[in-house]
Order: sequence, then structure tokens, then C-alpha cells
Amino acid sequence: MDTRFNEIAAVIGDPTRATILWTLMEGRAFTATELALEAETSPQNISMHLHKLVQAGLLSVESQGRHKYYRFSRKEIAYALEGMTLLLPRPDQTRQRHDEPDQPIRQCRTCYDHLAGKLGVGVTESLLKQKIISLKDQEPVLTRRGMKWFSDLGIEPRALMEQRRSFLRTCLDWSERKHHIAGSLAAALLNHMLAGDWLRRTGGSRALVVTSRGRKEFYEHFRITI
Amino acid sequence: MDTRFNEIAAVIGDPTRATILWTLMEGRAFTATELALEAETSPQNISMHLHKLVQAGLLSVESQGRHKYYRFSRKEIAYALEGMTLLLPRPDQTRQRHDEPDQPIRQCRTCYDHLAGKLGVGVTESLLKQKIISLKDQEPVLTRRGMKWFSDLGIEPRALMEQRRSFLRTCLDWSERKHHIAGSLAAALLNHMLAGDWLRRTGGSRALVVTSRGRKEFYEHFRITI
DNA sequence: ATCACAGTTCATTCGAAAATGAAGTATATC
DNA sequence: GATATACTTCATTTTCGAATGAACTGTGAT
Repeated sequence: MDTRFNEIAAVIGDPTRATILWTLMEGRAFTATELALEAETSPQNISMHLHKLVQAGLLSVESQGRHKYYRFSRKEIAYALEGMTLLLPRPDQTRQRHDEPDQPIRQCRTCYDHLAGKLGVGVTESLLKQKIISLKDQEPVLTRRGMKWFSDLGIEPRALMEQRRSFLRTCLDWSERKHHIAGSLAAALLNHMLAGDWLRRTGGSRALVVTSRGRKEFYEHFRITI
Repeated sequence: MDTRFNEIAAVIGDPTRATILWTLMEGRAFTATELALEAETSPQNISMHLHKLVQAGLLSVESQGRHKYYRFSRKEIAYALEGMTLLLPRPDQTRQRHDEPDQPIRQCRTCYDHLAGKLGVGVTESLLKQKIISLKDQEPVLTRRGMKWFSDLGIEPRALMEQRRSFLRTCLDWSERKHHIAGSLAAALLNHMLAGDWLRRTGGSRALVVTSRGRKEFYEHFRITI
């Protein structure tokens, strides 16, 4: 195990490869040239690095015409890389940074079956602010007002509550280090967004794109600018 | 973020440093010399690497006399490194290896407040086998027989169920890639083991040591050999 | 058929950082 | 005090693998 850990550490340890991996966190597949541009290096060099990453089982390739598309070989890769952000020096939690007040939300993806990333955290914060959900002993609960809100949206909380699976809980977001909501209610909300074409899944990955309709809806419902 | 990720990747990318980190996964603190022995390198060299790891915020040092004890600066470091095992090539799940049939259980640690690692997974499997818990739609539930079993042990499941926090759920073990039980029932079970001196915590870390009494009890209750 | 583009291969160069050697500080033991 | 041990510092060497240059394969467009 020791040596295998060393191998994998060596593979991600190179700055060029780390950049490749971080770029692929966006969720979609990239061509070799795109990645070379992103990592600011030559085609030969990127080719060598991509070869190593594929060899190591981190990436998979798909040829389309004269292009080769690289992406994570399985979704666990993205989770592990996100988890590595825990290794970053812990930011000082006491003072909040307000340098970039209205930064548009970039990171947008799913976490199993619910909305994660900056957008997931943003939606959760808005739900709290609007008192659609509230915190009781750190655990999220649906308020009376929230019952109506979801019902108006076409989601029946009562039906979900009767299911075996957990109804509403929080899930720690690796990259944001904040919580977002999970559970059947959160899954239903994501489904609503996908069904209503606020968001679209991109090529089998965990990444989502916000449609122009979505932009409008996210602002109207959550005052979130994307 | 990109560059910060590169930095952290570079830090763990060196084989000597990766070995240090993997060694520290055992949970206890190590002296510089112990780590040098483990990594098979010179004292000067280990000193240099340890310095870099401390600089990067991954390790903390404590001087005791002429020794210096190194350990993870915070427990998230261990979680992130465990998470990295997801990056290892997925083992072929179809055929099980039976090379080492009665390997004693080495990895033994806590995951937040419940038992994790090989021992945690072993206990969970035994509970299932003994029908103390069973799976309904992938979710663990306490059986009637289990009610009595826990009650005989001095743990009252009914009292725990009334608590707000989740009573019994599964938690994926990074390193074992199997599930172990979590929730208030699992926490109560770990408390029982600590109180009964089956296990002892070692110096503030997540690692646990099995006492000789524990060895006996684990065999009697779970048919687990350590 | 010809040219441009996307990507790879291989031999070679180059550089950052890992390892080493020698010497120094601090603590413990006799 | 004298000596051994634990660890560090710094200047120097060494090494490994990343990057480069040149040449090659395969696809697509004209």
C-alpha cells in the first residue's frame, strides 16, 4: 500500500499534471490542445503528461476524429481531488473576506443527487435567509413557510417525509467548506431545476450548466447572480 | 486556487514525504529518527522534508527533551489522505483475494465518533451476520434480536432513537472501501468499548490500540481475531 | 494530391530539488 | 566535565524527470 500511495502522490505531484486535474474539475472533457493552453505548455509535453495520467488510471481518453478528449476515468477521482483541498492551510475563519462581493457563481455540480458547489451553498444560504428552512441544533428543518414554498413549486414535502431515506440533512461541501442541503428534499429540488431547464447536465459528468432561464429563476427565487 | 492546489500537490508528490505521511496515518506521533528509519533515508534529509511539511501546514511538531514528535496538524489531513486512496486503480471486485486469510486487523481508528477502519468494517459485518442489524433498501436497521443484544450490553436503543441525531446509518470507509455503521448507536457502541477498556485512545490522535481484554471481547462478541 | 491541424514518439538537454558531507546546537547520560 | 544522542544548517553534488527539438502518424479540408 505504501508504494502504491507513493506512486499516486508522484503522479499528481507535478505542477503541470496538477493543473490538468484541476482544469478537469470543471466536469467536461477537454482536448489535449485545450489542456496545453490551460497549462501553458507545449503539445508534446502535455501529451507526455496525459499519457502518464491515463496510465495511472486517473483519466480516460476518447477519440473523436482527430481530437482526443480527456476526462476523469470515474467520478471518485473528482471527489478525491476535492477532498485534497482539506490539505490547504485552513483560512482564518474569524474575519470574512468581502473583496469580491458579487462574484458570479462558477462552481456548479451535483453531489450524488443534490446540488453542490458554490451554487448549492448559495441556494442553501438563501433558503435559510428566507426562513424556508431553519437550523435546530445544527440540523436543518423545514419551516411551515417552507412547506408552502415547496408545495407552490410542485414538490410535496409530506410525501417525501414518508420515504425511508433521510428527508433533509446537511452535507459538507469540500471545496466551499460550507454546508449545503442534502436528502430527499434537496434531491427533489434539483430534479425540479433540471426538469424546468434551469440547469442541464453536461456529458455524463457531475458538472452542470446554468441556462439563461436558470439565471433568471435563480435570481428570482434566491437572489443569486450567476 | 489553482496555484495553491499545485503547491499542495508538489508537497505530497515526493516519495519520501509521501512515505512520511503514510506512516503518520497510523495515528500516533513519530520522532524524526523513526520517520527516517521508516523512509530509509538520512537524518538530514528527513529533517529537510519534515520542515517542508510543517511549512505547508500538514504537520505539527512538539519538542520533548531532545526528541521532536511529528504528527498531523489537524485530523482533516488524515481524512484527505485517506480520500486519496480513491485515486488508486480500482481493484477488480469480481474475484476476491484470499492470500492472507486471517490477517490480524491493523487499521483501527475512529471516524468522528464511531469505530472505523478494518475493525469498524469487521464489527459491522459481524453485526449483520448475527442479525443484530439487517439491511432494508441498503439502509441498516436494528432487528428485534439486536434490540436485546444492545440492551444486554447496557446500551438502550430506545433512548438513542429519541435523540434528534441520526440513530443508525452507514459510513463509507475510505481505506477499506466498505461500509461501517455510524450514528448514535455506533457512537454508543464505541463508548462502550472505550469504557470497558477494549480499546484505548492514543495521544489525542484518531488511532486506537486494542487491549488484551479487547482482543478477548472482540473474539467473543464478533469472532474477530486481532 | 496537397496542405493544415491534432496529437504522438524519441533522443537530448536542462534544471529544480533531493540527497550527501561536514559541521554546529541542544539535550541527556555517565 | 566528557561523551553520546537527536536533530539542524548549509554548501555541494547528484539525480530524475520535465521540457524541448525534430521527425512521424493520422484525420480533415481544399
